[in-house]
Parts: sequence; C-alpha cells; structure tokens
Amino acid sequence: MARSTIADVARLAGVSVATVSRALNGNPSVDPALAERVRAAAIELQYSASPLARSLVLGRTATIAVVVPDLGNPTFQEVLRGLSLAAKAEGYHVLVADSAEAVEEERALALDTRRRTDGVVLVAPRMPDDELAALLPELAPVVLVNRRPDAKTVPTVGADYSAGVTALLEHLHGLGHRSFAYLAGLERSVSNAARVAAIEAFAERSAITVHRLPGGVDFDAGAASADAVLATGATAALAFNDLVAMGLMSTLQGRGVDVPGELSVVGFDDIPFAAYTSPPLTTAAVPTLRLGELAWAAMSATLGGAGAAAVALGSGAREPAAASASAHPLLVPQLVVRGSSGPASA
Amino acid sequence: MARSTIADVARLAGVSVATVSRALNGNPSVDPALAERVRAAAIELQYSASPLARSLVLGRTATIAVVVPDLGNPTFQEVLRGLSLAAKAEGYHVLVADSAEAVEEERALALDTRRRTDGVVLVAPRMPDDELAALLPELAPVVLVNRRPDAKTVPTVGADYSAGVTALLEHLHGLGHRSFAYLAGLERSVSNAARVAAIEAFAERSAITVHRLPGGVDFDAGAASADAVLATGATAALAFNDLVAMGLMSTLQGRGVDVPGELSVVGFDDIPFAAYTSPPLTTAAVPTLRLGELAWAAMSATLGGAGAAAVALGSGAREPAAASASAHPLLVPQLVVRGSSGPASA
DNA sequence: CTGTTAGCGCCTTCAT
DNA sequence: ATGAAGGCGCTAACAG
Repeated sequence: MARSTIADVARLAGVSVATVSRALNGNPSVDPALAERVRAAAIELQYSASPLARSLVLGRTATIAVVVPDLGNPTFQEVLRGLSLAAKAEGYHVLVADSAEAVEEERALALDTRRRTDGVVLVAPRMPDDELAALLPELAPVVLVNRRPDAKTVPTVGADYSAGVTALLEHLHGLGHRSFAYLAGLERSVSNAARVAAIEAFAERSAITVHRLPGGVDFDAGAASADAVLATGATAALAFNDLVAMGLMSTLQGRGVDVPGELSVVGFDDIPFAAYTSPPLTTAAVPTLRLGELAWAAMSATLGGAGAAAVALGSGAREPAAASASAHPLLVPQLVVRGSSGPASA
Repeated sequence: MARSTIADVARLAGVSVATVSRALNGNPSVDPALAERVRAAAIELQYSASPLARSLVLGRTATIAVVVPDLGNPTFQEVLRGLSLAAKAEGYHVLVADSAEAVEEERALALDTRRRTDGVVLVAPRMPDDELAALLPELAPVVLVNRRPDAKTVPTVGADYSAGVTALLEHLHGLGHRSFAYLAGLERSVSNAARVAAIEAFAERSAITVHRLPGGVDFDAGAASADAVLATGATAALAFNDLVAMGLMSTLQGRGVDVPGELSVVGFDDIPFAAYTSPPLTTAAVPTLRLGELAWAAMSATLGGAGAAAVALGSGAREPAAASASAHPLLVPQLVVRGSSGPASA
C-alpha cells in the first residue's frame, strides 16, 4: 500500500490536482460541493500532503532549529522545552542540535540545521563575538539566547545577569558579608563577562573584596574549587550557576564545613533541584522556560514577516518588568533566599 | 545574493548538472580532473545541495523524530541527549516532539513527525497497548523505548524495571524491612505495571507486606503522599522514581521525620541530582544516556536496511549483562546504596 | 565518461 | 470556478 499522492485524490474525486490542492488548502475559490467531494476523497485515501514536497515548493518547512551547547544542562533543557511547546502551539516543529560544547563545530552545526529549517535559535555562550557576527547573516532568520547582539538587527532574548548578580550581592552584603569568592564560568563566555562586570561595579560602590577563582559550569567544577574557596578566607561564595554551587556545597560538606554557618553559598539559575539541596540553595531564579517561549515568540514574529503575530504567550498576567514587550526581552532574575546563605561569620 | 543552485555550479564548471551531482556525491565514474573543477566551482559559489530537494528525490531526510511525554523529565532528557549525540555521529538530525503528557495527542504527533523524517523513536509509557499496536505499522521504521513490544517485529530498548525493583527490595529486606509502602506511578503506564509485578513476585517469596499507594511521576506527587505513607506504618518507602522519592523526603523533612532513621526511602532512575539530596538517595540507576544511544543503534540498524551497521557505540568495554547485543536490549539498573536507606526501625 | 530527460509531490500563475 | 503546465532543486536512469 504505497502512500497516495495528490493525483490519486484528484482521480478519485474526478477533478484536477490543482483543485485538490486548492480545496485542501482552504482556497475560497472552490465550489463548496466540489471541495467537499475532494475532502471526502482525501479522507478515504488517508491522504495528506507530503511535507517534503510542500516545503520544497513553498520555501518553508514549518520547522525551526535550536542549537544548544549541552543538552545535559538543566538551563538549556528548559529553554528547549519552552521553545518546543510554544512552537508546537503554532504548528511548528523543532530540530535540536547539541554542539556538545564544541565551539568549533557550532558554526557548521548551525549552518547545517539552518538549511533544513526556516530559522535557528542559537544558544552559543562561548562563541567569539567576531565569529558570531560573521555567522549571523548566513543564519537569518536567527534569534540569539543570552548574547548581547552587536547589531541591533538580530532578535535576542536573555536573562539580565547583571541584575541577578547584583541582587545576590546585595542580599549577602545585607547579611554582613564583605569578603566574597566568585567561582567563574568559562572564561570566554559572555554570561561570565556580564557577571564579572556586575561584581566589579558592586565592589566599587560597596567596600567589599572579591576573590575571582577559575571555574567551570558544572558540578565537578564546583566540587573541585572548594579548597580554593576556603583558602581565600571569604565568608560568602558566589557560584557561576547552581550546578557549580551544588558541587561546591557537596565537597564543603565532606570537609565538615558548615553552610551557611561558616560560609554562605549562592548559585544562579534556580534549576529545578536547587530547592532540594542541603541546605536549600539561595539563588537568582532565571525563568528559563519563559526564555524559551520568548525565543519562539521572537522567531515567530520574524517568520511571520512584517507585522504578523502579536500572539499572547504564556501566562500573561505577571510579567517581569520590561520584558516581553520589547524586541530584545531581558528577563530579570528573581532573588530566591533559601538556606544556603546566612549572616557573615565572625 | 540568492542561494546558488546546482545549475549555477554546472554553468561555472562548464559541465552538466548531472556531472555536478555525480562529482559532488563522490560517484567514481567522473573524470578526476572534471570532478576537481566541479568541486572548485562549488566552493567558489559556496554551493551545497538543498537538503529539501535532496530528501524529496532520495526519499530519505537524514532525520529521525523522537517523541517524548515530557521534556521536563530528567529521564527523557537523557534519552534524548544520548540519541541526539549518537545520531549526530552518523550524520543524522533529530526532530523532537514533546507530547506534554497528552496521551490523546501522541498518535497524531508521532504520525506527523514521522512524515518529515525517516523514522521515529517513540517514548510513550502511557499509550494503551491496543492503540500502540495499531499505530506501529503506520510509523515504521520505529523503535520503542521502555515498552514491551507485542509483536517481536519492532525494535525496543528499555530498562529492566523488574530487576531494578527486585534489587531495591532485596537491599531493604536485608536491612530488616518487612513492611513497605509503594508509591505507584501512573496507573496505566507499562513501567508501573512492571514494578508492581516485581513487587508482588518478591512479596510472594519473602514474607513482607506491601501497601500500594496511588501516586504520580513527579516531585509533587511524592510530596503529597507523605502522610499516606506514614499512615501505613511501613518502615520503608519505595517510590516510583527519584522525583517522587525526593518529593516524599522533602515533605517528610517538614514533618520532622528522620530518614532513614524512622523511614527508609528509595527511588528509581538515579537522575543526576539523586546523589545530592539530603540524605543522598538510594536508588536503582538506569543508564538513560545509554538507552538513548541504544535507541539510535536500533534505529540506525533498521534504516541501514538489512545487515548494515554493527557500529560500535558508546564506551564498549563495560557492558551491562545481555544488553546491547540483542535486538531488544534490556538494560539492568544497578543498585546504588546511599544515605536514604538504613536498618528497619524497631 | 558525460549530457539529456524524466520525475520526486506539490503549489501556482496563466488561461479558459 | 477549474484545468493545464511550469517549476521548486536535485538525482537516476537512459542514451551517447
């Protein structure tokens, strides 16, 4: 039973393929009676147009690609989920590509997936600025996640790292902390640079000292930094993200260090499990699911041509500050105080 | 600058499109000199064949679809990741679809994605057997994850729930536990049925009593069951999965119940954060990443036609029991004893 | 070894 | 309102 084509339907309905095409696509210029006959024939043959052939002639695939650095990272998982759900709601499909942190492959991967889709959502925190700038035009339409766009021309959604870090620091400062350890992310990442800038800005207006430690983005990186953190004598540790914070706390626990008694630890992101560590992690909550939804909204707007969709996404009501309205939404992380932060010791 | 087509390359190289096609596809029947000229022209024009047009004529898209019930679930995330990486290694792309637990939509979603790809990997633990059976033929090639196939004809990969549950039970039994609470998953899910069967089998040969409690698959479900668990008087709780176990422990902690002092709690899956709960969770580790890799291996074998790939996947060496060799690998979960389980109280 | 031609399955002017 | 015909971009016979 080979799949039936539009010609089969035309034959069965006793019309031309053109009419079938029109009828099935809801073209109003078709006699209602005929249209019905065509529809019936299509159903009888279980016909439905080949997406492939359709894409070829229409020039659109109804699919977008999303390139992430690591599908194992909770943050990107949530972005993907938000994106996937939002896209599905508008009849779009999602092609995922995990670059596995291989920066050198990101370009090829993005380009490759782009050709099979109508656009790409790129999450590439470590790609050098110049390389990114060169890539963007070839990728259009493209929307960036967590990158400040060089040109104002490319839609970008992201979290306001600066605001998040500042909120965290203010919280700790209010608890009496004056000496901090910062566990950095990857050197070349934009998100790390943004955090560092916010930290330095804060340090300048408040008399605090900050020890910057080399780091990483995962659990192991945090676990490995414990001794270095203790060596600084800091009373509070600001981890690049929750994963790092969790790793740090894990090792700390092994060393018999009391958190937050001897050392306060805060993370970033508020991944699903941050609330269940021991002690529960104080962090800056980034609405990653929402970030994915916004990424889709931006993509959708671009695809829809000029002034297409003003589709209401998400839960509407409570919208973080000047977020979704803008073409470059910058979601403000919310401070979530839990058990891992407390008054400065001594 | 409109994209260049094969005709442009042909023109520039001074040959026919057929020759370009052959040269670029490595067809040996092309004069080496000509082939080189074609390649040069292609590079100059930055030409690369349209995947769409190619797919249409070749009948293959070099893409597979994977349908999961919930992208927010760590287990499915890992499967997706393993699958994605393995597929990429062989030049395949992955289209993801999150059915958002909507069983009634799964069929349509699978069918829809199938038409844009060469096959689908279906993770649908709750789809009724008969519906699944009816769907399978329309989906082929398809590989199932965590479903016992009715017909031996469809490739399936999965975790051996029975073995995992038994290992957990034996562990607890060895600690002196005789009265258990089982927090069930979704009623209609296959994976729940498998666990229940294993529990009953164990109960029959060891004098234990098991209280089955209605449940769910996520954190909240576990959190909501705490009182019910305590009411049974059981000394050990077996949660459907780690998420449920974590939810349970969370509420228990609020109630001032000592784990494992007063109640032992064990989970299932060994999600990435199971090791960092408080106390760390005893569980049965399911190699979900590997599951994804095996799913791809199965798909790849099917796509490759008859006796194609015996591609060595993964780390080769340490292979769980009679796993990957089979066409229906059933990975055996490994017991991971951590702090949440201890001697039975009183 | 290379060029010509016929589709892959569909949509869309262009006539009628 | 409907049909005929020309592509979308590429590959695979089928001749030379």
